[in-house]
Order: sequence, then C-alpha cells, then structure tokens
Amino acid sequence: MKPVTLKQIAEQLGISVTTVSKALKDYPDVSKKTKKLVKQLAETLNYKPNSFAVTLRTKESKTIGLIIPEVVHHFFSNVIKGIIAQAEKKGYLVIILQSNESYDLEKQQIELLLSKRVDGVLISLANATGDYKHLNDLIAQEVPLVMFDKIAKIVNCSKVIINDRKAAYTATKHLIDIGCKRIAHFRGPLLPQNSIDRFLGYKQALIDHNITYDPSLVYICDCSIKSFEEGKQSANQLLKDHSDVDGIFINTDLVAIGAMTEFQRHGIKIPEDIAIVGFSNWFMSSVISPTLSTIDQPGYQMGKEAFKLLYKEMKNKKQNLPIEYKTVELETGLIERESTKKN
Amino acid sequence: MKPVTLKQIAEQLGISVTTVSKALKDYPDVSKKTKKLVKQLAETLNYKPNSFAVTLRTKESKTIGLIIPEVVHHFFSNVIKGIIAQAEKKGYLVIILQSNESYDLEKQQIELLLSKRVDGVLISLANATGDYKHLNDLIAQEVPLVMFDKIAKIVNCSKVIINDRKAAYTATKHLIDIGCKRIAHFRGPLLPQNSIDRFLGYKQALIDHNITYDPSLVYICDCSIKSFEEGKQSANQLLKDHSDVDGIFINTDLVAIGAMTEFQRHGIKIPEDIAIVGFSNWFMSSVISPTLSTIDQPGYQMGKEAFKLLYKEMKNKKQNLPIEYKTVELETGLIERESTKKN
DNA sequence: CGTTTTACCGAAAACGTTTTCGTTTATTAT
DNA sequence: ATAATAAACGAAAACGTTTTCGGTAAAACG
Repeated sequence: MKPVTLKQIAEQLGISVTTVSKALKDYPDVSKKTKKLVKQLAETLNYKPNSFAVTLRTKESKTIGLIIPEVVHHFFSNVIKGIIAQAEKKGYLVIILQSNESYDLEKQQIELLLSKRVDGVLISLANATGDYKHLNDLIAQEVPLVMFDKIAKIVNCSKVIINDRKAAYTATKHLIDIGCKRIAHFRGPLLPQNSIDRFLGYKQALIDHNITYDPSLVYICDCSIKSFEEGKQSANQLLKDHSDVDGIFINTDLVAIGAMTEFQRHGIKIPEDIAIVGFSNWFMSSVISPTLSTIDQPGYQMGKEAFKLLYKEMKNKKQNLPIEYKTVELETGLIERESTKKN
Repeated sequence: MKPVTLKQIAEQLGISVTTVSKALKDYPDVSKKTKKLVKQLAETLNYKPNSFAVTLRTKESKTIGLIIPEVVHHFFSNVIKGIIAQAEKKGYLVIILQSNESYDLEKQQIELLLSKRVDGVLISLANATGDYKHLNDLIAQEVPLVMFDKIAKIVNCSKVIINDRKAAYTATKHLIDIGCKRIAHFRGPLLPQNSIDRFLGYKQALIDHNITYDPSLVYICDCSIKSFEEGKQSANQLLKDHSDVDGIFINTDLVAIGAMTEFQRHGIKIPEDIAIVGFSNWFMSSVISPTLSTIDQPGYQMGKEAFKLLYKEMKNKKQNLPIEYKTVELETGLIERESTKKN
C-alpha cells in the first residue's frame, strides 16, 4: 500500500539503512553477497526511491520547467515534442506551463518554478512581455535558463533561434522574384523580437530591390489564438485601402490562411491577383487550396537544441564549471507552393 | 545566491524555526507582532518554501502526471491546454510525458511517475496498449487515476469520454440521409476502444437503415502521426476495390483530409461522387476545400473534466474518504460542411 | 495572594534519502 | 606472536519543512 522505504528493506534484512542505500548504488564498500540480497529484495518489494527525499538531499530535482505562450499551436507542439523527447533521454521530467501570451502569468509561473526548485527552465516569451526582471531573477538565482524562438536579445542567457530577418528577407524576395510590385506585410505584435525581425527583413528586401517601402502597407496582427479571424480582418482592410497590392508576406501561416479565405470570398485569385507567403509551415498549409508558400520553421529540432543547451548548463553548474552562453541559430528554408506560382 | 530557508529567517529574527513556520501559515498561537515581522522579512528575503521538503513532510507533491500518445495533435493539444488551465487554478503542476503510441514507453513512464510520487495521473492510452497491468499497479498503490478519450473499459477507474458509438452512428446516418447507398469506413487500429466503438456505430447505422454491412468496405488505418499518408493509401485502395462507393465515414480528420486530396487528384468530386465525414473537427477541416463535415470532439473541455475528476479523487484520498469512480460522457455534435452537401 | 487560564513560543521528532567518518572484524605482513 | 592493512558495515548528521507537545510568562480569576 504505502511505498516501500530503505528502512523497511533494512529491517527485513537485519542490516542498516546505510548499507541498503549503498548496496543499491553499487558502492565499493559493500560485499557482493549483501548487494545481491538487497537488490533482490528491493526488486520483489518494488522499491522506488522517494524522489523528494533524494532531491532534498542532493539538491537535484531532475526536473525542468517549460513555459510556452500557447499549447494549441503547430509550431509549439512540435517544440514541446522535441523537448520532452530529449529530456527523457537524459532522465529529466518536464513541467509544462502555458503563459497564454500574458506577461503577468509568465512572471507568476517563473515564481512557481523557482519554488519548485526545477533544475532549469526553457522559455518562449509571451507577446506581452516587454520587461525582463523575472528572467534576470532566475539568472541571479543561478538557475540555468535558455530561451527559444521568442527571445529577448537583452537578456544574457543561451538562446536558440532562427534568423527571422533573413527568412523574412527570403520570403519577400521570393515575392519580388515572381514579379510582385506592391508588396504588403501582415506583421505580428510590436514587442516580440521575431515579429520585429521579420518586419525588418521584409523592409530590407524591398529597399534592396528598389521598391519604396510604404508604411501604410504594413498591418499589425496579434497573432494570438484568433489569428485566423485577424487574417480575415486585415485582408478586408487591405482590400479597402490598397486594391493595387499584388503580394503579401504574412507573419504566420494561420493569419495567412485567414486572409486567403477572405480574398477568395471576394473573388480575388491567388496567386494571380495576390501572391502570398506565410511563415512556419503549419501542416495545414500543404493541404489547403491553393497550397501556401511559407518558411519552414524547425520546431522539433528547436526543442531538441534548446534542451541540449540547457542540459549542458545544468551539467556545468553541477560541476561548478563556468557556464558560457551560446546562441544557436537553426536553418530555415523557403517552401514554394501554389500561392506564389505565377507562371 | 542560495535559496533562503526558514532557519535563516529565524536566526535573523532571533526566534525559532517553528515560530517562523507557524507565522507564515497564520497559526493562531503566534502573536500578530511576530507574524508581521516574519512575513516582512520573508518578503524582503524573497523566501520560497522548498517544495521538496514540504512534500517529504506532507506527502503531497501538488503535481500530477499526464501521459499522452502524441503531442502534435489538434485534439490532444486542446486537452493539454484544458488540463493545465484547470490544474493551475487548483495549484497543481503537470508533468507531461508522451507515449508515442508505444506500450513499452507508456509502462515505463508510469513507473517514472510512480517514483516521482505524483499525486495523481491522467492518461490517454497508446494505440498499442492491450495490457493493463501497469495501470492496475497504479491503482493498487492508491494513486488516483483518470483515463480520458482512449480508455480501457476493463480498468476500474474514473473516465471521461465521448460516446464514440453514438457519434459514429450520427455521422454515418448523416451520409445515409443525404442519399449515400454504399458507405465505406476507414477505421482506426484494432485495440483502442474508441476506434472499436466508432466502427460499431458505423455498422449499427447501416443495419438500422437496411443497408447490408459489407466488411470489405472497412479499411484499417493506424491513425498515427502519419495519418495523412494513410488516408491517401486507403483512398487509392478503395478506388481500386470498390468504385461504387459514394460515402465514407473516416475515423480521424487527418486521415480524411489525406483521402480527400487523393480523391481530388483522381478527379473525383467531393461530395458529388463521394461524400465524406471525418472525426474530431480539427481546425484544418474548416479551411480546406471542400470544407470537411466532421464530429466535434471537445478536447479542451475533456481535459478540464478529466482534471476535475482527478482533483476530487485526490481530495477524497487526502481526507480518507472513499473514492467512487465516475464516468463522464461529453456531448459531441455533427458539423455539416461542404463534403456532405449534396443538394 | 495563590490559582487557573490564556497567549505565546520552542524543542524535538519525523519525512526518506545520501554521505562522511568511525568501528569492527578478518586478513596479511613482520 | 603483534602490528598493520583491508573489507564490510553502521551511526549520525544533514537536507528544509511541519506538527505535536510542553513550557513559560502574563493575565484573569477566586
């Protein structure tokens, strides 16, 4: 009924708790005979060490925290998958928390993780996060931290990212290459670094190809869970404001898909009238009609790399080695599909 | 640097650890004055109780385990979201594990959770799970368990499900109602209760409406992460075997979408030539062309209910009250879209 | 003034481990 | 034979809490 303890094993065998503990961990100063005895009994009693006692003693919880803005999200669920796969390999458990894109929640959750004494934390910032005190608190308390995807450049820690600016540049250039002359951009919120970078990449591509940048062609979307609706709205607005637009680079696939359905409802042909490039390569984008050109964002790999970085930091901390912050940048690629196929 | 402890507060204030602990928890036998003093110092020192020490003492980890077959999945990510939202409200943290539809992994993960002394576990079974010893072990150790969606009827615990049979019946009847005469079924794997029930619902609907059930019209899909490809394959096979089929009820939207793209590639019109109903209402289904009729499966709510049930059990266990197993059944609905719109 | 009550505080045990440092017995060397 | 070494084990402290049970002092009572 109640979980078995070392003490019970010790009593049944008439030896001390110390010896039992050592036997199970193969200490050299316990005889082979007793080791065998102890291990056997532990097996039959189905002994499992009480991880809380272990942690209390060793200061290692073998648990990490993961804070993510939104779970129901193709990219993030791939990240989660990558993280827990990698964590499992190294014997770590992951506690998952969702910030719902809220700064307050994010802050609160870091407090929680701190009190749970996790060995490290992995975070992708909420859209609303513009202040980084909570993160610096973590760092001050010396709990390893790595940020991924939605990062803050100013915070001094390891990061894993893609080159959003370059990817956006590529996407926009692609629109230019297929002959678009008047290219709009549905950007993400103002705070997150990645939507800033994507915007900058868009702008740079225009400038480099002698297309004057027109701020009125940039629409802001929240890119929250309701992205789809936002895409529709922005599409409608664009139709009213600028009927001459012939290409759009859109911050997220889901927004792009919302926009596409709205354009189609108005009888506007994609890509003939307006070509569209999205971002993230949601699975959906490959099955809608027309299929959506987009930037491939390697979620699973990002999760994997993020954990690897964190693992190295945790390991170094344990051995009192200096920890060095690294930033790994993952490759992205343009996926050309029907939404940009002008022949 | 190192986390603050009760002892340090006690020393700074020149009082005992006991009093500090009690002051923080508002015990009646400590004066208001000392309470204020203690709380103030705790605040300024940023004291956070060591949760492992607390757990060791109180036997309550305030943590639950969640085992899910596949994280990258529209339905399951909604479930996850529902669970962590609800858990957070009650001050519980959730450790997430992915079984990858593997029985061995699932078993191993339960072991892990057991050794982590979680207060309860939430599980949706892997496709490959046909043996339930690991679950009965959990129950034997008296850790509250609730299963959701992919359950085992034979295991004695609380469950939250939908009426798969009824939903499948409704879906199939819908195909009949719009005039389909020869209706195929792409079913899920053989083990999971829900794919069995959906198959039975399909069969029953046929029988009740005087359509002879033809086993050769039932195709088996794994419904794993590669569902999309499976849908394509089964669609091709069906085309070869039974060109007279005019309606299909498909176990999962993703499979259905795979099938649809393949049918369309062959120039077969949906719904004119073949009408299709999927299952789960993935967001994607509302944006593809034609939009896919499907059964709405309330993932978020299922997660919420599952946690509520678990919470009640954990609470009862704590108070040594008897725990009664409940099964809550959530409502589903048919969503009619273009893929079944024959006029 | 002595006695009981009340208010406040602290010592100590307990939770289940891990690890340091002794202690005992058996073995080898001198 | 004794002394030195090796092999095997255990006592005890520690990790940071919570909670029980007494104890002391002041206040209230007769």
